[in-house]
Amino acid sequence: MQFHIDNASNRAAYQQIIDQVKRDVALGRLVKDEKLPTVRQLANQLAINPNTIAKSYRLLEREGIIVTKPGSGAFVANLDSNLSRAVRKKLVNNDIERIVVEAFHMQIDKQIILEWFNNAIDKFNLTTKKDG
Amino acid sequence: MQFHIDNASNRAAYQQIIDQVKRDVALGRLVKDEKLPTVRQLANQLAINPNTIAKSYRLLEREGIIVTKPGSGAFVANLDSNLSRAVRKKLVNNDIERIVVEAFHMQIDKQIILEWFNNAIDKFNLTTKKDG
DNA sequence: TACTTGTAATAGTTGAGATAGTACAATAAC
DNA sequence: GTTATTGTACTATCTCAACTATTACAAGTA
Repeated sequence: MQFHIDNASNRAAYQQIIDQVKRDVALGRLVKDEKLPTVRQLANQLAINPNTIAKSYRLLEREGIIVTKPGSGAFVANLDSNLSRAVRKKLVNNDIERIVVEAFHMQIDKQIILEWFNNAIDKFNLTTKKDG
Repeated sequence: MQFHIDNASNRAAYQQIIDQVKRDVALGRLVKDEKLPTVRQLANQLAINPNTIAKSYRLLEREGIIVTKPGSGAFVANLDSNLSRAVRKKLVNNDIERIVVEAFHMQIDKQIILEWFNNAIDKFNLTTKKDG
């Protein structure tokens, strides 16, 4: 997988790594048991400190996205959310509200933003209770 | 309007003020020309430094959300997005993607998150091209 | 054994966020 | 006019997160 760091972004480097791994897993570009670049490899490639990559991997492991094995590497884990439904709802809804408020101030149409949202949902294959 | 600062939050104080103003404007709780608390008032009430409030107001004015008048106060401005459609789309879509990726990893159903999103849109009265 | 891997710890740099204090300019009320 | 109130501006200082730099170590692989 191809990583890159946007130095112009106000998002921290370790967060950008996390974002990209999560995104690629969600897109199906990274699948279970697939190996990620090593800490030293990626640090070298991106010209940033190994500690920064290590931090990203540590947090990704804590979230259950990857599994790390000293001596062998870091691998994509199983999808397994251990958060309660209530917690997940609160977390996601906070973000949703913030987006909708932004959209309001940008005077973005209701239909337009719904369309964008639907596009994103289609792009990343979210689960469906009933086959859709 | 009632402000509050969550010290447990990892969101900066000045950002929390901005979030709350934007949210209340989007909810219609704050309307055009309505006066906001003075810098010193709000700083005193929230027990934080006046400079922090001043920063929030400065940024809100830069975004066109409020208008400040030395000597009289800060007031809610007209809705007026001066960003191009392309810029707005990029900004909002970045956030939308991030949410959908989160939802994927939390194994939230497609129908469920769509429902949450629709609820948020209804809560904040987004504009509609055709009367809906 | 030799090598690679992730982990950990320490020390230092940089920049954002926030505080503290002061001064100033524009407005409102008298 | 004078006085009080308002937002603005500036400097100095503090704290903390992010990041760098370096070294060492433990666990796995060949």
